[in-house]
Amino acid sequence: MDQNKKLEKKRKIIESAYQIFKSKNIYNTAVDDIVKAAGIARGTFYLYFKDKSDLIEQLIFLKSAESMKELLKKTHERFTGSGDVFEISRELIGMYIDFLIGQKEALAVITKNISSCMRDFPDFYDEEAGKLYSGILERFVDLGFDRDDINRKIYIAVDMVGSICSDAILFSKPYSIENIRRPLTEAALAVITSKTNLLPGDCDE
Amino acid sequence: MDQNKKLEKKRKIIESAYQIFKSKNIYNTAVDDIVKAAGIARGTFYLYFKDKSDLIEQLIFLKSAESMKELLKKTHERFTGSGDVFEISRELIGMYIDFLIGQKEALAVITKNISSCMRDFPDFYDEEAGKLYSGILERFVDLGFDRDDINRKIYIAVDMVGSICSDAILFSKPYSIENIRRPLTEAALAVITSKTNLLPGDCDE
Amino acid sequence: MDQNKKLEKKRKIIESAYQIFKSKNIYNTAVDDIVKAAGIARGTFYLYFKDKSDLIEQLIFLKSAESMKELLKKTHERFTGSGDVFEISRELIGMYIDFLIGQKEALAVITKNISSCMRDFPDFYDEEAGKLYSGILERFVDLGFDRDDINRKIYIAVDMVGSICSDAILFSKPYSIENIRRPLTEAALAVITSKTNLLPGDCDE
Amino acid sequence: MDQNKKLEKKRKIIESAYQIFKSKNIYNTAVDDIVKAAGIARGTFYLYFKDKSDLIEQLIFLKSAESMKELLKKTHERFTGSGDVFEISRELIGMYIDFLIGQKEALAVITKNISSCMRDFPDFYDEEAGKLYSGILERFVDLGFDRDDINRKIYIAVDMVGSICSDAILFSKPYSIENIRRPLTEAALAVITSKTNLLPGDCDE
DNA sequence: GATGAATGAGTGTTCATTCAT
DNA sequence: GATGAATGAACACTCATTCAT
Repeated sequence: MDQNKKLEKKRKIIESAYQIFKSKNIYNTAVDDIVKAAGIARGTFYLYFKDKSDLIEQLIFLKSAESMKELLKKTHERFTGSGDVFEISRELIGMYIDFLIGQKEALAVITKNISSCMRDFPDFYDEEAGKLYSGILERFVDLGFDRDDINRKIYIAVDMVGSICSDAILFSKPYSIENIRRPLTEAALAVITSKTNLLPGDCDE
Repeated sequence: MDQNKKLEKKRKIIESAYQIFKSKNIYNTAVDDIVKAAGIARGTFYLYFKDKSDLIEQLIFLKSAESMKELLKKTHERFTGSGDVFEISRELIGMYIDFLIGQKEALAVITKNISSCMRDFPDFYDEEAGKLYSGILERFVDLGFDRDDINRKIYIAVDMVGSICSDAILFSKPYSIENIRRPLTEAALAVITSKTNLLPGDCDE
Repeated sequence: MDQNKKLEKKRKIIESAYQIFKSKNIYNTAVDDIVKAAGIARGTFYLYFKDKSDLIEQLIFLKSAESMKELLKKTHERFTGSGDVFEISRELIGMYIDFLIGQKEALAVITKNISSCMRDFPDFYDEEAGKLYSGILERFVDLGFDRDDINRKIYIAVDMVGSICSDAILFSKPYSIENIRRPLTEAALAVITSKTNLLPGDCDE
Repeated sequence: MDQNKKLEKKRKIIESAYQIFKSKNIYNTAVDDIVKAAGIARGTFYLYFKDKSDLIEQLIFLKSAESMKELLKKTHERFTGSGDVFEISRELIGMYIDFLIGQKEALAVITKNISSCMRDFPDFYDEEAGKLYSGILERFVDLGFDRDDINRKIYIAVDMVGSICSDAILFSKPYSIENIRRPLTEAALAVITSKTNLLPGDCDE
């Protein structure tokens, strides 16, 4: 079986697992449930994944990355046009929050791991997403932001909004999404627009 | 058995469980391990907790609350004195991060749930902690911050620093704690000092 | 504590257990459920019963005996009057079946053990019931039935009707009570009116 | 694995369980005991039975049916020949009682459930047994018995003899099998030879 | 006599993983 | 590559019984 077919099948299994994870807690989902949904035999699962946690890890990364890429696509055109970067940022944060609200199901799966796709940041899992992100980054650099600094700030803001929204959207704890939306937007904006004088020691790249 | 003794024993079991959770993943810890560590019989466990998840829930809340209270105590004296609130805030954030670094073990247990004690925010699990927090809050109110707004901002900042530090301290992903510390401090400061004009609809209190 | 009080308390526990057994399967009922219902402490239970099976045994015997006594009372007046013993028997069988239908709840508890009170037959658990039974017996003896034989026949008939009715009333298997009622009545009548020439070896009394 | 092999294995497990049930009370037998006896792994058990009670249910039905079939075979030749049906019936009842005495072990397992194979009566669990039974039935119909009536009477008699013999053979309570044998035979004969005028409402078939 | 906290053996059931086909 | 029957360690939880107070 060539590599492509293998990858495709892997994706198919992940997708099946994801459908189940949306309705059942990950830890209450058995490999058996997954293989049944994927229409494959139990043993076949282990031809594609080392074990169950291997699947989970890959699934969360992939789904987080897909969400992020989708968001990048959506926000891209706002950034390619002209306009005040801060105003645009505010809009983007709004789009991000709306996006998360629309992804309630996905959020339940990747809870508080929305930023896990940034683990190996700033390399995204595919070229296209990487380019989209770079485009946005460049806008900030053009405005005089330090590339490393803005990189970190975006990561912080993305993680923060994801984490707070998870609790707000899924549990309304301690605030409902409506209640936290405005201060969260301001907070995210404040994070992004704050500047840090990074010292040499702050970078290991 | 009077209520106090019962509570005390419950705490003892939680403490034993906590010791194990620090060395083993929660989900790899069997009830059996816990009762052995607590020096009680298996059945006794179920006299004090409905089931395993009941213990976990209570443990995370308690440990998160204890950590927060400890932090509040530590930071309290800086706040009771005089000085620029923003400068003090910066210091506090530093203390918070240092605190988390010092709590690496605890962090592994309550991962990303550091703010779970704020779930029922702004009521803390005990009066003393509540008072400490109120004192800090008052300082901001005196400076003209809206009470509801600053409440939310602190929650956002606490959750944010906790979440970012978890990944940084435990996994150095995507940045090591040294690498992210400064921008994170600036970000937290920016969050706290940003002001939102809360509209009536933003509050349900 | 005098013997009477002790017996009374024992009865109270049995009664509480019985109430639960009517709604829950005996084997799914814990001693805990029983003591809670009886309003006593766990340990107290063991002051009155050797163990759980001791209770069950006594309960089934008692409830079966109580049912039987109640039935004997109900049927007694028909027997004290005059009339054709066979016609009366047919009536009594009808009363027995109606009685079982009315005891659906009890039946579920003492399933197929309705005749267990006759285990130590023909001695009943109390004098009154014993006398009632003797009165009926005498009528048959007067008609020329052998006392030992009619004793056995009644036992057989009682057990038979009880067993068949259990299945019919509780499960409608293989026949509903309406469907089996008439043939069962005839069968019971046939059993009672049949005569056996008991040989000396047939008795060990 | 083809369906036949699967069924065979199921039967093997039931057989192993049956061997244990004969020496230990069903409710004191753990799944563990069964799988050890069957020489299979614990998990394998659950591949063939939903749970423990699933096994018990199937076992009792099967054993009851097997016993009944064996009896039908034994009695068959007496019925295919000529002779007075009542005399033959008496003989058959005797054979049935002897059969139960010889099945003491089985009786302990299927206590008072000897007629459970007749739950879905008059369909037996296999064709052969069904045919044997039909043959006997026909003899009665030829003699002018109503088919529905004699069906019910046989069921009543079978259940009655089974129930009384269980107590007599296993516990000698309230009578030993020797003591109850003759009156029981007469009773069973009386049941079978009694005729009921079934009314339309007595049947739902 | 009464209590109820403590016990711990026992049990049914799950499920990730393997491996012969 | 694919299968799915078999595995058996692991686990959460129950519950009859005891015993110190």
